[in-house]
Amino acid sequence: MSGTTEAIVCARDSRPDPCSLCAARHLSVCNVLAEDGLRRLNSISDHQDFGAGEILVREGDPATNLFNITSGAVRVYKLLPDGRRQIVGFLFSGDFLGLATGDRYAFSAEALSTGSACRFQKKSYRKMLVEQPDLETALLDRASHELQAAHNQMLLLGRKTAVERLASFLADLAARDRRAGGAGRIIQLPMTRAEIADYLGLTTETVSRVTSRLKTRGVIRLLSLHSLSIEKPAELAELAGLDAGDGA
Amino acid sequence: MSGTTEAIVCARDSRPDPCSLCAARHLSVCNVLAEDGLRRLNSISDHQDFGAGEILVREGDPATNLFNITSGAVRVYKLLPDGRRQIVGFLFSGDFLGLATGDRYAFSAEALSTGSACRFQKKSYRKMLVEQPDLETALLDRASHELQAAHNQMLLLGRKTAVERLASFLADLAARDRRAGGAGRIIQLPMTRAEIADYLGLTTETVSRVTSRLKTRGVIRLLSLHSLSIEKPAELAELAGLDAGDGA
DNA sequence: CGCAGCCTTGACCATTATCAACGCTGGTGG
DNA sequence: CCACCAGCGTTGATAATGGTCAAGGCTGCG
Repeated sequence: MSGTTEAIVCARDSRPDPCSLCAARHLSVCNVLAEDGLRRLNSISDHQDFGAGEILVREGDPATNLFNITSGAVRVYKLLPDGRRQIVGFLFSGDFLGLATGDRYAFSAEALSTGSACRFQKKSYRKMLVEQPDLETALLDRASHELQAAHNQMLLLGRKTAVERLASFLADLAARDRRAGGAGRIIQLPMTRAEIADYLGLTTETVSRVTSRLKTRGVIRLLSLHSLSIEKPAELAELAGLDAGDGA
Repeated sequence: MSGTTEAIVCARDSRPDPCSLCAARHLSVCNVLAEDGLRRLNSISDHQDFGAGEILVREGDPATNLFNITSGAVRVYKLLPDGRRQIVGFLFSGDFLGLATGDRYAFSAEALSTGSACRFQKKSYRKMLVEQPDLETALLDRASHELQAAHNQMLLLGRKTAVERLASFLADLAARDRRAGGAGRIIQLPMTRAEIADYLGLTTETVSRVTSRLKTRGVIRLLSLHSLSIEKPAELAELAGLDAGDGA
């Protein structure tokens, strides 16, 4: 089903054992979903490597595939007819792509960097769901989390200022780093300023200006164009409007 | 489990048979979810009537209940510490409230008008999911749709102009009316201008001005403060940027 | 070393927010 | 039954945030 693909994959990665590599990758993903679904997942999925800029999903196309990102990063976005773009999310290793999918994709997805994904067919996926209620429960949980994240992003896009948006974004990345076992101080930005802008509902220029302002205020320190250090986490959190605030 | 509540309910509605009424309401909702889950749903749910402004869910509270709205309308929103509000959705009859819920509510929900809901406990809900895979599948489908709607709203909030936002909103309401069997020409607005503004990431004044502009251009006609007629659906759709547009 | 693409900074501008005043409407009490 | 009041909605004038246009700097790759 995926023999040649995996061979290519693993040659590219210069690893000795293609199958064990893929199995290992599948394992790390599927563990999250449902341990006892592992064998079945492997049997209906194949492995896909992708290069920077590669299109995984195109808005409007029939939704045939779903993906688990196993390495690298992906941007998920929607376009208006005149080209205005809204990035609805960045996906990283372990993230699932395709929960919000009906018969056709309602978004596009492109690789931000080289990476890889565990890809499976929507058809098999449906069958699998029926046979694997645990998997379904796990997916429902994920959908629930994604929905919460979407609500937070709506709050950001609808009601926050430029500074608050960028601060929220950086705080989110820091939290993600902490969840992944990091200290949440050094942040990698694998995306361009234009992509950050399209995620936050701003322009490149504004992202750049606000970044400068945060730098001047000593809240962050740029290590390079695509990585920075958070010098004052508390101040960043305050700027982000993190206190949940329910009444008053 | 809910005898007195139902009695009150049905007295208020001046219907002769409380239980059959509630069963009927449950039926209409639960049909959508899973027909064979009906009896179980009835056994673990109760009925709640609510008045305008009543709080169903408060952000930050432990998430004990989930709801199916059976009549009336509800606003779901998030607040920033300083009081800025983002309404993340309006719910109407048949909508489910609580998909995006973890241990605690991450949003508040208040009744827009009088109405009623089928309420059940999160605890029972979890058990029910395990026992009713069909129900889980239905909820996953709904979550998927909600996620798509959330993505559309992000596009709206991040990239659309005030006119496009209002046009999109009205077009959505028209589509909803069509799905409910209506002609999609006469639109009810059970919410205030301020609520529309907080949903679209605008101010009351801007909503008012843009409404006037659409009225002047003959795209819509106000029937009253809370209902209007769409005179030029095609123009409205164009203003909303409905063409899905994937490239170029 | 040079070029292309990305990023930054600056000057100016437009959209929408803010502040303010007034009109409408529906409910209530005289 | 009418009048008043409170809340909501509309409209206008002004201001501010962020967008647009433009120029120049950095960086990484060929």
